[in-house]
Amino acid sequence: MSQKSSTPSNSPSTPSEETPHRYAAAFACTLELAWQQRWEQDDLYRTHNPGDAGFDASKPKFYCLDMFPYPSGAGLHVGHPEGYTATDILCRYKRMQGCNVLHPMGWDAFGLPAEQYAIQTGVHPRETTRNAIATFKRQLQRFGFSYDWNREFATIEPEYYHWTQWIWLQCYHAYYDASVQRARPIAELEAKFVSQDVLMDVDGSATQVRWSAASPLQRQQHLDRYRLAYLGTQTVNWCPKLGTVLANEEVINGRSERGGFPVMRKPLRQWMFRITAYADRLLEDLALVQWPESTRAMQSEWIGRSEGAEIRFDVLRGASVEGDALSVFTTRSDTLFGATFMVIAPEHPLVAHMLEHPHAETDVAAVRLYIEAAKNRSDIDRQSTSKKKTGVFTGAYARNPATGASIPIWVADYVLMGYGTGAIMAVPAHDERDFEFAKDFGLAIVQVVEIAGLPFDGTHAVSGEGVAINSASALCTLNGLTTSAAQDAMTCALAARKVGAKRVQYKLRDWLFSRQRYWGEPFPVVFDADGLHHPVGEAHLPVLLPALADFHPVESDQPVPPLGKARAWVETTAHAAGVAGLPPETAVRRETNTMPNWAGSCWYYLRYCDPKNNTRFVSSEAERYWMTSRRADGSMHSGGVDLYIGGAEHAVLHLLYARFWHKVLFDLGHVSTPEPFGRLFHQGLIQSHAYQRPDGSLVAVDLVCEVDGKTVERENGAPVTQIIAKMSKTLKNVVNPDDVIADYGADTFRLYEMYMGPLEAAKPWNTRDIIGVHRFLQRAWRLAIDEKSGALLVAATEDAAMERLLHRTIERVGEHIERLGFNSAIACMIELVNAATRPMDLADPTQGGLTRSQLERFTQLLAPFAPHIAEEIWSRLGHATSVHSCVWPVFDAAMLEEHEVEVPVQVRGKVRARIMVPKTATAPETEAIALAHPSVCEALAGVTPKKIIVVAGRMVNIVV
RNA sequence: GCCGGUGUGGCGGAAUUGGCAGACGCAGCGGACUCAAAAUCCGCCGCCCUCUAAAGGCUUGCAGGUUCAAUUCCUGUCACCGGCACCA
Repeated sequence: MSQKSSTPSNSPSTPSEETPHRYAAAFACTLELAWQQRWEQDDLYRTHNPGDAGFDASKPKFYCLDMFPYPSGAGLHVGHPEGYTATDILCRYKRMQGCNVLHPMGWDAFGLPAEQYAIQTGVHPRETTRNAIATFKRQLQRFGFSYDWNREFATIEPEYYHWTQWIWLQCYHAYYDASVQRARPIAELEAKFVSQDVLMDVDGSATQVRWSAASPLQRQQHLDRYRLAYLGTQTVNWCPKLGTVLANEEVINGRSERGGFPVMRKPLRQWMFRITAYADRLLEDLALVQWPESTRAMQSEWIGRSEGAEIRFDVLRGASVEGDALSVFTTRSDTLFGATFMVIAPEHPLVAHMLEHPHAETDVAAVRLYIEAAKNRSDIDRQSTSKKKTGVFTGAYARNPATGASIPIWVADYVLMGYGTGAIMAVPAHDERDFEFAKDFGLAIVQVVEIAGLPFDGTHAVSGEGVAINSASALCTLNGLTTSAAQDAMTCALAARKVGAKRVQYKLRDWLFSRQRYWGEPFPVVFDADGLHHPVGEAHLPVLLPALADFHPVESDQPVPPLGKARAWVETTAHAAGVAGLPPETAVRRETNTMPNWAGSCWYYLRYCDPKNNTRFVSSEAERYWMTSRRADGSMHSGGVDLYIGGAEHAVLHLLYARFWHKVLFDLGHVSTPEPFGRLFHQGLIQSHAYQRPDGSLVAVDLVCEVDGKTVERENGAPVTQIIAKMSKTLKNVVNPDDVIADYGADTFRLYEMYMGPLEAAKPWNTRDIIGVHRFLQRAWRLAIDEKSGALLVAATEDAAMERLLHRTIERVGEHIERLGFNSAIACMIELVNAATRPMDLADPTQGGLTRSQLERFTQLLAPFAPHIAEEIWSRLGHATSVHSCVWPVFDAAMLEEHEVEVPVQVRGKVRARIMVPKTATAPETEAIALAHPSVCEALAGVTPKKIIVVAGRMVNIVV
């Protein structure tokens, strides 16, 4: 929406007959387009790789990456250019500082949104995606960003997803060796099984079946328990409306992140990633990277490491022990003596077992009713239910290994199957949830911890660390021990009897990687008649996504992948599919699931290093050059992209997935750094205005008008207040970048977004304010060019004060760019231009405010921010080569030295005088000058100062 | 509830290590130019008291503390934004 018409009072000046050379919108747009064309012709922003002609190995490298966009039909919004302008300024600056800069751009184009849009419009996603990319590219290029477009690619291109599939195969062929904490080829594990002739489990326990006697299916299923990319049966999030399963991360409050459709829990056989194997390293290595604290905290919470113990409770039938023990995870093993009952999740296998084999007290009907109700209640209901807890007694009892007491086992949905073992020991005295449950159902409550300052009075649970009480039995005695000592004692005692052990638990779960959708990367894997999976050989990649006229997902209770419709593609032979190890004519079926949207963005930053390589996903030489860097002291750090800028909405998903893939590639020797992104920065959300009624509801901007200086609803005159809100179609407050560029030019747009405030802060778009930076560019232009004649304005003589200010500006602008303080950098340049403009006598067009040399250096400062106008001025100064190939101007520190400095003098904390003292004045000299000042004498009124603090060259504070 | 972050004029914001709070921009006010308007240029512009001015007082969400000196450090507290949320 263009807001120009609504604010006519501050529209920019336009060229008139008198001033045909004025820098205004049309003028700016014309020169911007001309320079963009020229830069493209000259291939100005091409980045050379090691080994290329033109590569200069003596320069330091700087890899600066934007989160590549997901092109949508709606085109760019004002949030995109915010981060992109920031990186562009930094990259231009770094080039001028003499760095080899890698600054690429591409397209994240597979996935649900494009497919949903295609379904809505009935146009094939290949078409809608191609159009969206074309629109995005046109819009991005209009900003004059210095991307090396030679490196552009889209994740949907076979040349790209070839290697996405290849990386998936690396995971398929690898397992995590916990003993060395890294991934290794699964062939090594298989060889071990063969040589030992046994099926060995993760924890070292061997099963009865010998490898040589196991069926192929058994062998495969066993190996699948180790593969990093494996086929596993999991209870997954099935979204009937989207016709696909979703990762846990893509489900928010029981609804799909995309579209907000209900999601059901359903067991399915799916491709998974064993990301949980990397939980500890993903957590620990957060210490290596320079990332926002909030993002590290979010990742750490998502991984959710928690140390505790696993404790096994015997399930009793009458007086005897029955079946497998009921295992629980607890972080408070020291409270075992206070465990007066147990709770298991409705989905816990023990529930089904007890329904088949009821205990004497089991009310089968009641339990069945409860678990049915829990199953049918969607996750939304389950989470939105008020705090009131529900549950039923199973009729079974377990033996508390500490007290020996029989304690009842209840089933309740406040215990989640997805965390820990799906069962808990309930310690009502010291856990709020258990307490609530015990109160409601009349269960025993026993205090076993005494917490200083928190007496237990039976009205609520007391949680925290303290000293154990009421905790003594034949198993162990904890009384008097502090919480941590008691936990150690308890876990030792339990371990000695083999009924418990220390254990670490994570919230992170394995990553569900299959989607029942069309628009994604096919898996390079097929199934034979026995249901065994076989990988496609690397030489036969990519497995091309078949063209499919009808790509619609099937809305159903059972997953029906659309690729199943491509019969000729699905039903093939081992030979045709490129599967080794099977007779060539063996009939096989291709995997019809596709990879999720995240796949492409997990490694795109690596591909940019070497995007045209068709023999490797990236050459190791290019990868080593762009991804590794050293600290100032020469030591290696996490390495990776030097600066990665993008929205905080990707704090967990994309960034965690990419880190995981990167670590697998690192373990397998394909990349040389443990982390993909050394430094991460989130640009803040650009917000907009909206209006709010007294009841809190929001009103779109076009339904509001101003009456007597007050904002009211157009329809009924009811008062509304202006608030800051997200840009949204419904609020009619979305700003379209194309309109802003048409009104002011791209340079003004860039400058405005950078001048709005700190890059990381959320800030409201204010169309009214754009004029400020536009005027700055006009003044800068007028500093160099006469608006009437178009002649160059250059001062013949250099003003010493101006020269000093220029040096100071060079220093400060550089400092602010390094700190990503672009708003402050621009403010410094405005100050310089204002200072240079004021003394200028427009009546004498032959005299400018700056000398040629000063104008040149200022233009170089401006170039990263407003590349087009700077290039135009540079060209008019007579240069044949680009200002963007210049060396950043240097400042002379000696120029910044002032001979005299102004020092404030405070008496009783108030500034009473400002004195001029020589720069070199010592503290006693400064003090003497201060005390001699009449205002100071007056303020002192004859009182003798108690103390005088002098910070030489800074200030004087006289205490009385 | 827990975690992370942010509170500075009418508005967006600035302030190296604790050292002159409010740079710069918008809006507003006054002037020059103009037949007039726009644009441009010049000046003023935190709040209170005051006829005006001088002078004074107050001021970085709020209440304390440390310090010669606090937007900056510490304690408590409130508000807003973001994330997580029955995770045993």
